[in-house]
Amino acid sequence: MATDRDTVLEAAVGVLSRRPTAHLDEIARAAGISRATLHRLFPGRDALIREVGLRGLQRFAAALDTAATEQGDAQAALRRLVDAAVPDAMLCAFLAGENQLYDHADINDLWEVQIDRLHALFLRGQREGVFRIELSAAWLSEAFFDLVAGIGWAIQDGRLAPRDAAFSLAELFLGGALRRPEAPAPVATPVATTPVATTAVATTHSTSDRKPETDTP
Amino acid sequence: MATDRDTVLEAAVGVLSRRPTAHLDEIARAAGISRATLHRLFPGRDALIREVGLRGLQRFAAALDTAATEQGDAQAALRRLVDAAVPDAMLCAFLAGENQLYDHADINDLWEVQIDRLHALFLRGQREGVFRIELSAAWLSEAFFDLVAGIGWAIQDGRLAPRDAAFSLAELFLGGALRRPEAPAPVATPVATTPVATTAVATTHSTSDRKPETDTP
DNA sequence: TAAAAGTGAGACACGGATGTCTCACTTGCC
DNA sequence: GGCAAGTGAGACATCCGTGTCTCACTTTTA
Repeated sequence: MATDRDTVLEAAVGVLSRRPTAHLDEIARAAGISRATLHRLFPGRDALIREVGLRGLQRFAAALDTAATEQGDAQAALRRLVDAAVPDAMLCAFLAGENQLYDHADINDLWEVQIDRLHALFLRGQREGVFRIELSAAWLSEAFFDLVAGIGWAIQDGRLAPRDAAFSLAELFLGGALRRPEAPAPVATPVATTPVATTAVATTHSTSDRKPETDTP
Repeated sequence: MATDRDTVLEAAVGVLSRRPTAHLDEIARAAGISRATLHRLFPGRDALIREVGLRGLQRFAAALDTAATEQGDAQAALRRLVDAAVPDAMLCAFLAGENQLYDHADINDLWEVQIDRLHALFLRGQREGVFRIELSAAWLSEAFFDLVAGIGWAIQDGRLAPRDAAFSLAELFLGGALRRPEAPAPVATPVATTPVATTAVATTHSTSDRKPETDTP
């Protein structure tokens, strides 16, 4: 049992990230304390949720800080961010599921600041020719955060080994976000090192090949 | 106003995908009907949520069907799936935020069936040499669904143009998931077509470079 | 026109989670 | 040992969302 506020918050994240509507009894039980003690530590449910959200945002802000995302090569910066953010992926998963649930203006402001920092990183990377410009920086930001949250969910549900998390996130995301010097047309280039049974279906041309006409940078 | 069950469900998705704890008043208002009529159409909140979830799973299953994911080249199959799933991205966003909230066994079963189909597609693609084997099929499935959900959120919040959705999803995901014939070492290869101010930070080697030692296929 | 069906607004009771309190118990300190 | 502090368990009261009902009004249909 831990009457520590931090330890209780940690336990609360574990419960709330997978079930945001969990009752206080459940959270207290997960923390190994009674509901009375939980109420002694946090004035109420609202305050608890708020502190969990605040903690998540602070951690993500700290990850952006330690990654120094505004310095150096954008790809290296993003890799540093992956390493810094993955340990708090569960917190990000909570934020992703709860980001619209806040009435508190300060939380929303802090949230937007972090998203803006992420956006700035991608915009800089696009300007420097590191990230693809066909994908908007806004979408890259959204997708990156969603994948961090996905890492958190996958780890929590045992579908992904924690040791593989940073690699899986960085490889998948960077593979799609990085501008590739060779192969400027990535569409419809099947690899086919193994014989592929091309049946009758593979003929219709997908609308996902179409590039958007307007873009930001 | 629409007393149509389908139209009301549509409106409910719009509200619930961004705020799963929305009250019935809010859902009714979003649908343009009164709470009384909402109760006449659906026995209760539980039934409404259940029907929304069922609708989402059925739509996703239909997307897998129309994409014929078990036929033809895996990459083409995934592109077809993108095209088929993107119109229902908001429904997927709801499912992503609510997938652990169901007590109903049939919903959970249906959910697992679809995830298994997705998993099978990636496994097949890996066997055929189309998808990267360094990323587990489970992670690819998770990431794909999370990105579909992210598409839904981004569109709903106006951060992504609906016309760009399919392209953005396909390019980002396939870029990271496809096995690339050339460039077998994707790490630490900065492009640098524009002069990059490499300051003091870019030295430490990221743990996200490390490949996992154990993998499935 | 008149009957029938459907809808919206409001009132009301119920249930469950929350918030608050008390009290017995344990732990740590003098 | 005795005191102080902290905790757990339980018993309440309260609040809020939900479910149900009624009634007036509108729209449709015969």
